[in-house]
Amino acid sequence: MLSKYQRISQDLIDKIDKQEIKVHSYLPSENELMKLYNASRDTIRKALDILLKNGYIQKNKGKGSLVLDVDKVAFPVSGVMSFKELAKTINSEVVTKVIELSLNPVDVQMKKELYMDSGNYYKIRRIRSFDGERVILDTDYLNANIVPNITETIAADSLYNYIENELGLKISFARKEFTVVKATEEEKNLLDMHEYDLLVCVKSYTYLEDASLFQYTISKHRPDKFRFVDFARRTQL
Amino acid sequence: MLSKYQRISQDLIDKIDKQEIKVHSYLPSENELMKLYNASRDTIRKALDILLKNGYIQKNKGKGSLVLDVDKVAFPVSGVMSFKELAKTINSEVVTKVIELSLNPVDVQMKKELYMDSGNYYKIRRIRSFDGERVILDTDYLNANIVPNITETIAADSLYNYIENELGLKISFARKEFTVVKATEEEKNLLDMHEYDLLVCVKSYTYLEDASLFQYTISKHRPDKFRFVDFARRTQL
DNA sequence: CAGTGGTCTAGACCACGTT
DNA sequence: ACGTGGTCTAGACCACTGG
Repeated sequence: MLSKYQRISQDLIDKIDKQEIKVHSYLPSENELMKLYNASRDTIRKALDILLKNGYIQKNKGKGSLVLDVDKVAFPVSGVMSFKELAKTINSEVVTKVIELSLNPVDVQMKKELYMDSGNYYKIRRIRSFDGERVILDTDYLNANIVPNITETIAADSLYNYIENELGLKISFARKEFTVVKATEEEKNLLDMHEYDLLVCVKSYTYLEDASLFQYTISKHRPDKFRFVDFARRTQL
Repeated sequence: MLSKYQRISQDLIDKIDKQEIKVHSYLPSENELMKLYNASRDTIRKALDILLKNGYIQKNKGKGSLVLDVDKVAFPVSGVMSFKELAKTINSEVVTKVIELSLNPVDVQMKKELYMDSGNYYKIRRIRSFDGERVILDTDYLNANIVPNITETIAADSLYNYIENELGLKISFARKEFTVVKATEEEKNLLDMHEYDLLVCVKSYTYLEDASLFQYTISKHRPDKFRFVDFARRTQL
């Protein structure tokens, strides 16, 4: 059950995506939206905040909310999204191959990365292929106390789907770091590197709603297949 | 003049940064904060929203607002920030050298990139050096109708400072795209590339409050000197 | 001047977690 | 049972934009 302001924002986003509301035009004013959706001003403003945060509109005092030209292809790459969710937004055939799935007792490194005291962690390595070319190598470390019973089928399908829908856990936020590193010999063998010898390295730490860290991922991308798009507002922190 | 909720959020962030409020502890409840700051619940919630967006806290129903361990070094890299603002957060000597500053009439490409119909645009090329090594090449295109009278002194100092403080314009949001590209021969000569032949390419489009596009920038970084950190919340868009 | 979004208040009910 | 954050309402005043 979505809340009222979420339903309103969803409705507005749908209308913008379907171009029922045109880019470069102004949305109905907050007053009009109150009547249209039978909601209070605050609820309308919460709905508009979602559009604002996601780059759909830009508000102007005294004028209104201008609909921006969202680059739909580029957009979903931002935020916390699983590989499978991303893949849907791309028009190529995507294949995942699991090359390692092991359950290990905590060691010094995982104590540090996952803040685990005891128990086991899963290590999963997966190769992602686009149109037959092996271009991404993902290495996942998961706290097995939080995410138990991972099978190769789950790993090949979607970890996020398993975590959110099967286990009922809520993924909340992630920290990511992007750097460029030299490929190791092993990586050169696992991926179709052609003439490249660098890899774009995305390290991410993913957290649940209660702020517990459950996943640490190193995702390495062949440079020519890497693209990340960001929408950022200037903040006065 | 900052608004009340901005002052409250600023005060809370200061206290977290100074560790007067400890990481992994809970903030006072919204009810208590209302009394502490003599504000309504809504105002408190707006203040907490800023902390939430920036990864300072994580809220839990029935429990409270948990203070997260913000990676202070990494953080400021996200968002819309000028090079000079970023440089302050780094502990190395940073030098900017302007190698081109020209005013040109609009041509086909800039019509497309900056959506300009008429008038002139500035082209600025700058080399950024860290500790004596030339590692970044920035190429800026600015709408001269919006940002006039750019001098070499301004370009060498801070464009954003000139735009916001001298011209009084409000920078609002930006779209950025990260890719990796091959370095051209010219780029290899302008930068200290060592053995590298790839560059991390960050294209950004920067907009003012009225959603007018005024700047298009291509920033190319030597791979080993590139690092981008992102904090993202999972959204149900 | 009227209309817009920005801020702030006071009150209400709910779902949730802890006790 | 109680306190927490999540949602929603109704009303108020302000600063800004436009005619």
